[in-house]
Amino acid sequence: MARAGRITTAHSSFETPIFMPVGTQGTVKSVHQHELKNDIDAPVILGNTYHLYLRPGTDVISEVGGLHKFMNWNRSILTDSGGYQVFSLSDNRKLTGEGASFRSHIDGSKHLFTPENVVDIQRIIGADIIMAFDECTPWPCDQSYASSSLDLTHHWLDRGWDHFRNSEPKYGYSQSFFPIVQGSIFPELRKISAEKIALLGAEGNAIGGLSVGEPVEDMYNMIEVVNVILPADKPRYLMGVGTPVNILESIERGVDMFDCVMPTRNGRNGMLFTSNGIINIRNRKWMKDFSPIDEPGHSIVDMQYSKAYLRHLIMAGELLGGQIATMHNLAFYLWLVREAFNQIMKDEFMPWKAKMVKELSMRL
RNA sequence: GGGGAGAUACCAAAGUGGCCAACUGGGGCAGACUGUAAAUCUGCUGUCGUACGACUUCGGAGGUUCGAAUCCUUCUCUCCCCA
Repeated sequence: MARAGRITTAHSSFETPIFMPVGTQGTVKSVHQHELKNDIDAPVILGNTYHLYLRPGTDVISEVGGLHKFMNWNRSILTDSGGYQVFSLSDNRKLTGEGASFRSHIDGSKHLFTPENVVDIQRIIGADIIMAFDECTPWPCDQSYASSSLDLTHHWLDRGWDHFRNSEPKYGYSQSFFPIVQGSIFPELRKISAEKIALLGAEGNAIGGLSVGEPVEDMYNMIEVVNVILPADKPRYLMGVGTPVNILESIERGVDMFDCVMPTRNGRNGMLFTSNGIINIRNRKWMKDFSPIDEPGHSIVDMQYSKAYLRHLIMAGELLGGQIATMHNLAFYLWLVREAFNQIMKDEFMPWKAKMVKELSMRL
């Protein structure tokens, strides 16, 4: 069931449901922190442990006093643990009881991530929310693989959780630790995982291993299975999701936090999400459409530039094109979750959502 | 006036007797993208057809050959060098 809430960290306080732009390498690609704050008004963004550990490295981030200072971002940061890279860079890694040994995609050098040192790295980064080190299970996978993968993730979770509680923040403000439910698309496994995680009493809980290629219905089913178990008084974070429709469907099922590369990456590739539907701005039909990118518009770019101009920029490979598209998409995503909050507060979420889902999936 | 090089699809450019409806790049058209190795990747791009395929193409005209973008004749045009 859809809920509205509030999360407060050392760096910001914000209402949920919330969408968190992905800023893997200490930047939300193509937008300034200034725009992220003043135009898009994102209260929290992501960083990535794997990428920041490899480059610029923990010595740099440690010396400057954390990622907030390094990138000049004084709102919240959540760091992914590198569990997703265990999945997406799987050709370069090996999983052991100890952790994940892997080769850098940058220079081939060998490294080992353990549930403990991944917490340490996130302490150094200074993330407001630290994610547990997990294996993001690939899809498809059979139940026996999913089961042993889950055992590994749980084993890592126990160690990471212990280490988190026995270590101190480096910069004088508190950090939270979110465990991650896995179990692929098997309800029994998801249940086991959610029950284990509910018992930890963490400040928030995440659902991982979804939107990796499985049918959306499976994803929604898993969310339902898990959310009856995860504590109702703690935020629930669905990792890596998703399309605007995915987000509304998940909010309906009791999810509070989201992140996804879609608004940024797809935006750079010419895909715009609007309240009227999805636009591929590269399509010829926009060539002479001089109407605003999106009316009424949730970002300053929406009313200031036309579809035809944005199409021209993207077609010409101009950097400003990716920038405008990203700003539009992020502002739209943030508007969407803000509006979801408003509708929940008015107790009108369900009819609003039904109407939105219809429009959001249109191809314009 | 003399000498030389060349004309290939939207553009550039390979191909110099059959494996050519024609390499490759660009451009164009469309698609993909879900805790970012992505401002990336994929497909199509003569006509008709879903496809097997059929048909018309390599400056124009004619010829040689079983077979020509490729060889010959001729015409037109372009570029370079010397005067």
